[in-house]
Amino acid sequence: MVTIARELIGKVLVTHFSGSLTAGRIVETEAYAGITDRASHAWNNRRTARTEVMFGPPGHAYVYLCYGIHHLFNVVTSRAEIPHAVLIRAIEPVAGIAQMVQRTRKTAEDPSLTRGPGNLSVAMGIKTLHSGQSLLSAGLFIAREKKRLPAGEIMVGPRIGVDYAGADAQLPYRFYLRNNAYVSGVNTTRQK
DNA sequence: ATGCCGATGTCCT
DNA sequence: GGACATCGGCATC
Repeated sequence: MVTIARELIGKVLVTHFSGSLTAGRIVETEAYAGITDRASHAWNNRRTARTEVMFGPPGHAYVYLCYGIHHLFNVVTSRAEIPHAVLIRAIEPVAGIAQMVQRTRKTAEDPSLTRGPGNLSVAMGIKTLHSGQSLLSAGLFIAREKKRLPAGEIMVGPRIGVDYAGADAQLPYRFYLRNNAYVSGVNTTRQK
């Protein structure tokens, strides 16, 4: 699932809800390693109505509510009973920017539009009701990007906001594009 | 540039 | 009752 987190960088996430098409290139992801990963909702084989989607087949969306406010979008990456997932943390808008601005109630486009998992879900119209939906469906899918990424552009580091996970917080499970304005977290607020 | 805070669903103790 | 895969605003250095 770590491999998949890296491979998702540069691919294009597309939503097409109620006639509104929005798309963005994935620029930041994090891998969550299921029952052995303290940072995962599925740690220690925790199964609830919410996490059950992760125990299902791959290629489906796992969307959950964080802090009661933010809808965070994940891709289930392994076969049934293996609850691995990849959190999509940031995208770079490709299509439907006017729609994204409208959904986020901003007045103009700026990098905060799709920077961070909570923000990108608002911009893309992704909600918890999409949890369990196949990523092969017409309204929600991930497309291959035509052009290859230049070598050396993908950076690796520890995940954001998982300090409580002990040693697992140090795992190099976060991937992001170098010098991309839409990447969230520390070291990214500068760079203009 | 850094830090605190509030909003608040779901799950755990 | 508390913790949590967040964010933006406001206060303070």
